[in-house]
Amino acid sequence: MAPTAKQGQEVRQRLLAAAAELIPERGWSAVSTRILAERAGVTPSVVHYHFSSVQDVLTEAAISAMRQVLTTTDELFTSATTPAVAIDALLASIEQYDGTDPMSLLFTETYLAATRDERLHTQIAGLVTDFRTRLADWLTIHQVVEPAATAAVLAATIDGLLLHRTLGPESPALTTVLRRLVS
Amino acid sequence: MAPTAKQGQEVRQRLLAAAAELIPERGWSAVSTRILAERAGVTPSVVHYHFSSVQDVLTEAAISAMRQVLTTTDELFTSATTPAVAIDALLASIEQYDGTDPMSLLFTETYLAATRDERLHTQIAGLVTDFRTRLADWLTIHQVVEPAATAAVLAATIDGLLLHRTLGPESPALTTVLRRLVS
DNA sequence: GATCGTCCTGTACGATCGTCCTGATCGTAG
DNA sequence: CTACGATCAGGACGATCGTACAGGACGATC
Repeated sequence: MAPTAKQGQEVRQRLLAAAAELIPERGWSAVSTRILAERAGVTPSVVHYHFSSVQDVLTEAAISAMRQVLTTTDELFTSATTPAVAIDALLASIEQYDGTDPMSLLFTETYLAATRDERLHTQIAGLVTDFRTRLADWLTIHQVVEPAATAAVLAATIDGLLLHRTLGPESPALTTVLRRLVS
Repeated sequence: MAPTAKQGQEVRQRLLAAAAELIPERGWSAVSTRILAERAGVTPSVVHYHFSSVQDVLTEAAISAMRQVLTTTDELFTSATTPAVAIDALLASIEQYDGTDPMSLLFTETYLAATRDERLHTQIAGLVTDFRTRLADWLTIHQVVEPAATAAVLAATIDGLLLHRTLGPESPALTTVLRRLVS
């Protein structure tokens, strides 16, 4: 059943990794079969051997990467004792992202691509809705009023801050302001 | 000096309008010379007669459209009497955008394109920084503490909410939560 | 040692890309 | 009436695009 199959899976993973790199670098619609293959160290034909289209590679890579980040962020909240502490940890964790980093751009590129691809949209909506639900549950436990709306605003603000990050000076008082959201 | 020049300017404007339509529809990097020309009702050659490259058309169109929206939002704030009223007006004004509307997508597409084009980045950064400064000034007048950081968070949250808008149910309590930011 | 399944290479197809160049059109000034 | 300048049409260039298909390499199976 699996003679050289193990190597095949490894190449498949390399293609997904290459896609996750290239989406932020070049933009979703500018990732071509050949560029993707070159980055993964294979010939263009291999892309269509493992996937039925380039769109499929991008979709699977984006979903996978986003799911991973969201679960990491989950743990960040669940390990915090109070909402204020969680906000601090949250801001500290997005310190590593400067708005031009791969992960921020991957998220935004995927959001935009989802407006033009129904299947992608469905999957992204599922991911984000689940995250907001878990966040709202946590806020409920910690006595924050309007937990659902607060979760929605928090999630949106994180993405918005990353989107704006390169566009001007960043105030060190962000923490103070964001804490108001969970007061 | 201006024989048929007036018509030339009109065609130029049509090209810019077509670009502002197509950037949200197809994505920044997927707006081609021919698609753009077809939408504007001209032949591809005309694009390079009025502009030196397709990038230039997109850049000028995006900057112009964004500047217009930002000044409109300016007036929305300056005509509000209190921060809470301003938040209400702000949320009411973005009610018209559902996240798949041209203007939301144009903003996000431009942000992303700016990460790959230095000249565009400079211009966008100027626009956003100016907007945040004016917003911060207004917040200062209305006794909101940490006005600069609040303005940054508000601006980011608006874009983030539009980005997330299609991804899940929208809570009607957004106003309540956002008001905390200016309390 | 022949057969088979998996994985990959090489090549080809038509379509589209950005850009440039040449020449037609046409109102206007001399 | 002619010459001019601005505006646009049409075609051409090489490059790249997504995808498909035929065949080779190679370890596992019998």
